[in-house]
Formats: sequence, structure tokens, C-alpha cells
Amino acid sequence: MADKQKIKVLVVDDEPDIVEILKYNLQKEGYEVATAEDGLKAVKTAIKFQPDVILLDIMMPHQDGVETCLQIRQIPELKHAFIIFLTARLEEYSEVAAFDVGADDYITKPIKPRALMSRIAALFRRDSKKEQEKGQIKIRDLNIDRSSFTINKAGKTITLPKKEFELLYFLANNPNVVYSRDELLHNIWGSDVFVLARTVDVHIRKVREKIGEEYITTVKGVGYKFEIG
Amino acid sequence: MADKQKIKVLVVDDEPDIVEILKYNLQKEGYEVATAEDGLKAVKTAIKFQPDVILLDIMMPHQDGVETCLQIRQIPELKHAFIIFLTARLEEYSEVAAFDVGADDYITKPIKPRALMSRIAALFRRDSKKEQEKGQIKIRDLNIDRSSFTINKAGKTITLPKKEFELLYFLANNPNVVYSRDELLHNIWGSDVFVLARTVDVHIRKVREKIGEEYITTVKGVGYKFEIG
DNA sequence: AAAGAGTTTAACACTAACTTAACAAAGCAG
DNA sequence: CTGCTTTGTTAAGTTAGTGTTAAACTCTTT
Repeated sequence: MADKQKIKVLVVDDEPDIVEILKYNLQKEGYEVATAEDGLKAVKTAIKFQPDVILLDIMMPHQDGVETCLQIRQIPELKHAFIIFLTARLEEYSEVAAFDVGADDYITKPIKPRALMSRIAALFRRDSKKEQEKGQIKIRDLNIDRSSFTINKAGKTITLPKKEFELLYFLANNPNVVYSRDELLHNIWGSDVFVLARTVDVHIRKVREKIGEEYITTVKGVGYKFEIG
Repeated sequence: MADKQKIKVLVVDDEPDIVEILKYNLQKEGYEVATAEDGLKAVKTAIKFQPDVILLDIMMPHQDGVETCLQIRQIPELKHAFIIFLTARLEEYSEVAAFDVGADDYITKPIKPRALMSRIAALFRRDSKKEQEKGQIKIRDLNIDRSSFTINKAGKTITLPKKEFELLYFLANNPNVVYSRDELLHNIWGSDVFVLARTVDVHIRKVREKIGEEYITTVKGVGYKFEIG
């Protein structure tokens, strides 16, 4: 998240207005942006530009988004790229078809830039989690297992609900680092969700209740951290 | 949270009720607020007030929000300002038109104050992250770690409360420089806080108590400094 | 449409942290 | 040394921040 500046986004749409709006907003957020006006040019540009994210309109002249997506997915250098479809609500491409073709997400027009930014950010949140690969954290006497949403402590297995688990997982993954409630909300709930910061307190409470008080400590006026060492 | 006071928001709507609600909520969150009741007055007020965020109703007498937005975007001093449109759902200004005109976001009425606050906060989140780029100080036999608000000394880890940590961190960051109590208050408590200078003494005491007497020395008649070399 | 788990909000209780105050000790000028 | 000023230290008062519980809401399942 810290190196958002370097993330490259390719915007593909035949309507110059939309391209401009998206480009403006993306650049404002610190992304590097390239554009293309149809599917054929999109593929060429993508090869040169090596984008991390491709925003792809479905309805385009010459070659539509679905076909373009298929082509891009064939190119080894672009396999890591996220592809997000942009669809007018009336265009009845089924969502399933879009995902079938290798898209990572889709957004219906009219596009709210804030929502779009959130989704892009979310993609990288998810991705960075994948990079951690393990899914398992062994820390102190806890064994935290992402695949089953369980904690193992001294032979006992505790299953946590989603949010509680994510909270513990996030903190345990960054031990000894203090996170404010807002940071925790942003990282776990997502940036497009509007919840009170105090919600975090309640979840902390539940986690402590279930795993014990000795792991998560409060730094008053700042936030919470997972204690280690 | 400490520097939120400085963020200025201009609320523009022809319905006094809405203006009041927004003003009340924004002020409660620590924003500085100005208001205007139509597009023409909005432009004038904006020039004087130099807001960081402008909340702009679309349907207004005399001059609507879209036109107003266009004008504001022409003014160099206001180019950095975030513009958020407020729209009734039934007003059929296309969203695309709104963004065309240079808006950063839009929110449909009825407005949930909490959601609005979250969005505004989100706009500035990136900036506040930059401040946190500070990190670790190694000085004498201390290891001062901002991310966890802890001091490590000879293998022992000490967690300090916020103010005490900030005090030590500030002094250690400028070793051998003497700061008066007022300077410390200004730099750590903030320039707009009214507390007695002697409060610093007590915090110095607590820090000395926790890390030892040998680091912070008193320069009588002047203030305190972190001793080194 | 009722039940139930998960989540969020709201309300009240509690305490660490902060501030103030008050007195003791130390430094300094004469 | 004596009186005055500045700082140390402790304790008591106050507040902001957090803990805690319960109720409300959402979403899914039956």
C-alpha cells in the first residue's frame, strides 16, 4: 500500500470522457496510468506498459472486452495483472461469463471513482495476503490457521468468526506494531466501509475473551498491538 | 486526530436544515466550517475561506452546483480542493457529467453524516500516512521504536504511554539540544493546547523513572535536553 | 417468518493517563 | 548563610480513552 505510486493501471474504453475521468482520478491517487481506446490497441499497449491493473470496458468497437481479456490472459507477462470489467448496467453480460474469462472483478457504470479506488486497493490487499502464502502463523503459543479460521492453543482448537479472525490474523502478522482503530478498519474492513472506530474495541474484546488477555495489548491514545518478544 | 483542526470544509446548500446538520457534524469532528447558500456566494466564500473540501449541492437557485464547480476549478488557489457533490437521487444529472466537470466524489441524499465523515477522512488518509514514516532511533544504549511505542534497553522492553513516548522521542531525536518547556509543549502537545508548562516536569519525571535518570538532563532556567556523547 | 450467528451500535462503567496543585529540595544571588 | 527562584517529587483531581455488556441490526437458513 505504501508503494501505490508504482502501481500501473491501464484504462481501456472507447468513450474519451470516461477514460479522462478515470485517468484523472487514478493519477490523483498516485497510480501510473496508460490508456487505450479499443481492445486491439489495449493488447498492444498492455504488452509495452506491463500494467498491474487493467480496467476493461466490455462494449467496444473492433474487439470487445471479453475477447480482449481472453487474449491478455494468454500472455505470460500479463498473467499477474488484475482485470476489472466495466459494464453498463443494461449490457447483459452475465457476471459468471466475465469471471469465466479470467476477470478479477467487475464494476457497473456509472462508475463512482471512490468505489473504484477502493476496489483496486482491495485487490492488492487480497493479493498481498496471497503472497504470504502460508495461511499459517505460529506465534508465541498460538497456531493461527487461515484456511480453517481456527486458533490452536495448547492443544485446544478455537474457531473464530470472520472479522475476529481477520483482526487477530492481521495483528499477529505484524507483531509489536501498534495500529490505530482507523488503520485496522481500513486494512480489515476495507476503505469503502463506514463503521464506527469503536467497533474495533468490541472485536478486540471478543478475541481476548477467546484466546486470552495476554496477546493483544492496548497502547492508550494510539491503538492495539500483538505483543511478542 | 491532532491535526484535523486545520482542515477547512465549505458547505454549500440552499436548504438551511441540511447546512446546519452538516456544519454541526463537521465541527464536532474538528473541522473548520464555512457555509454558503447558493452557487454565486459559494465562489466568493471559497476564495476568501480557501477550503480543503467543498460539499456542493447540485440543485440550487441562481447557479447550480455543476456550473459552480466549473468556476471553482478555474481558480488556481482552489485547484487542490476536493469537491464532493450532494445529489438527491431523483435529480437526473448524470453522474458522468458531474465527474466531467471535475468533481472528486458525489454522495446521494439523504446524507448519512457518518458516511460523509468517513469519506472526508479517507480523502486525507494518505497525507497522514506520510507523517508516520518516522521509525527507529538508536541512541546510547536505547532503542526507541515508534511503531510499537516501546523503548528497548539492555534487552528489556518498556512500553510508554503516548505523551511520555512523544516527549522522549522528540528529545532523543534532537540530542544535546535544550528545549524550554514551552517549546516542548508546542512541539508535542500542539500549538493550540492550553496546559501549564509544569506539566512537562511531571512527564519528564515519569520518563526518567522508567528509563533511568542518566539520559535527560535539566538545564536550569532553560529546559531539558537528551544527553549524548 | 422465525431462529440464529455474526456484526455493529449504543450506553454505561472503569481506569490509565494526564493535569493540576502543593510542598520539598536544590541551585543561585546577594 | 539567608532569601528567592527554579526544579523535583508526590499526591490528589480530572478527563479522555478504553472495557464491557446488552441491545439492535443484518443476513442467511429453515
